[in-house]
Amino acid sequence: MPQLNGGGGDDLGANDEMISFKDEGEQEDKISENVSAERDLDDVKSSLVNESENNSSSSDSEVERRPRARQDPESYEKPRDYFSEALRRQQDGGFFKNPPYPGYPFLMIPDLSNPYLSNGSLSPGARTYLQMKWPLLDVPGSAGLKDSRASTPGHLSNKVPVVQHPHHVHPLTPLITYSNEHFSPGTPPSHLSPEIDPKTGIPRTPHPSELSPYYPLSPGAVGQIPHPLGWLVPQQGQPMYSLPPGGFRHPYPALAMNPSMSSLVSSRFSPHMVPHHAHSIHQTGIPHPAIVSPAIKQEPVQDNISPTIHSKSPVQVKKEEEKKPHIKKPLNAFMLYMKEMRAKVVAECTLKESAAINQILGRRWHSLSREEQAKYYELARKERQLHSQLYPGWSARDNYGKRKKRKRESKQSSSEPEDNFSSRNKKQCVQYLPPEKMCDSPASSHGSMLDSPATPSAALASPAAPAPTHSEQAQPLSLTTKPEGRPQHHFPLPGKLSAASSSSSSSSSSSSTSSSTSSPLLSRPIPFSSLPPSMLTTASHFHQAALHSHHALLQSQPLSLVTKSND
DNA sequence: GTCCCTTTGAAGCGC
DNA sequence: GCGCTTCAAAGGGAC
Repeated sequence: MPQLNGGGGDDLGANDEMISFKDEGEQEDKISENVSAERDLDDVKSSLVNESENNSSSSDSEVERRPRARQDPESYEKPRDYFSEALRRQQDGGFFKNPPYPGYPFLMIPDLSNPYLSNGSLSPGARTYLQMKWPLLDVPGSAGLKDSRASTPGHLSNKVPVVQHPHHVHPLTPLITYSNEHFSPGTPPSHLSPEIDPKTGIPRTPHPSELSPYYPLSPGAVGQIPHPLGWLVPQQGQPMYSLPPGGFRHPYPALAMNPSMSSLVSSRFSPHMVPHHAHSIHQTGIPHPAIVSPAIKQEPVQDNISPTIHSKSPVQVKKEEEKKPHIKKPLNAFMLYMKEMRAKVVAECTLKESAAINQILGRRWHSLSREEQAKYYELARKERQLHSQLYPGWSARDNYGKRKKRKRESKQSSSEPEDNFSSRNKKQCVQYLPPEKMCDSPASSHGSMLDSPATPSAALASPAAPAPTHSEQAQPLSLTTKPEGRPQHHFPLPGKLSAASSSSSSSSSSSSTSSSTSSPLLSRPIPFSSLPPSMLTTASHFHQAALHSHHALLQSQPLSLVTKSND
């Protein structure tokens, strides 16, 4: 869902924060949004299950869809109530003032009373937060909170067979992980699930070598680095995780002193990457989950580096690897959201193709409320902070060329005339979601977001933004036909976005070159922290009005559908 | 076995 | 400053 871009200027987008435009009316709106999101999923489900149904009659399906979508709003509202309650509490204390993210109960509900075992190991209770369910998830009551712990390790990622055990997977674990590639689907090997006895299913005291990747913490290291998530540090000032007997192998040893942080830094940390290898050790000496072992990541270049195979001596190889560790980029807000929600989407529908799931996630992302998105933006910002602190010299440029070399080459060719496109490059724009379904979303990704007149968010995102951008009018079908291999996104930087959106942006800047002009530009949140209260009030008023427009536009979606199908 | 697809966002580079 | 490119996650599908 796009954010307001109230012409705040570049600095507004710089902080990756958003204004909390929350008001009483938003609850209703959020419910509506989530019903819509639920509808999206239903659509996808039905469309995929019943393949023959596709495209028969967009208008008809649209008519059918709306009532169907409201069939069971309760199922979505329940968790939403929970979430709303958290939101309300959050607002009482100011936005992001308190440690908790309302949507991150694990941040608030660590068992601070007894988070540790006597030996310093993390007690099962302390891990509770890791396995708690995301409130947005359709958890039947709160029963799943602790039950899930017993059955599933909290660090299991969304690669877990979520379809089979969707409610046992903590969505936040993938949310804030630097790498969960270690999480094997299906029954994880015992060494990958150190917390649960594979036989008894009872949490067990992990072997130091097993535990350490998750919550090791050096007491001495605590506080050495300014905590980027200091606002999340428990009031007690007590580190959430103590140093395991084996010492640390935590990716962020100095920073993993609270649940959020620990989750943030540890869950992306793969046991595979547990610094058995020198190349997993950052130059600072701090192992980091973002440092990917070539053996794991299978990078094209380094993949062949193997002391046993290579003629080079292991020492040389080591040196080489130490020279160029692959430090992953910090995840952005959407990536964090994806990691969290993927499991849910996969669990809720039969979809398995990530491309399709990502489309859904993209739509859901836009349908998120600003507060919800704000969580992820904030989390992403913290992660970037953390990343930058751990790797001051690291640049995103460092990873250029380390991934998908071929693709890049083909991309170079893609800059040439289309005739030179390889068949593979031409294979694009697989429409995973039926056109009418795509439009169904309040603000679907890419195409729908920018092209669909039904994208209310785009129109309402900025007071100055004209309702339909030129691209919306000119390319109502861009979703189904993408001109280039990867035309989507290319969103301006936050600052640019704000500037662009504040001055009827999409008509001029974003549409000039790329057909993938997108109003996702408008989806950038306004850093709420940078706005004065008065502005917030004004923005809130606007937001309310915008929400009305939003709903109005939603009602008008069938029209846009007809238009699209006619095209 | 490798790459593509798909999503959004961040960062870097070139003009 | 703007536009474009690359990468981040994920996993089924295509080749």
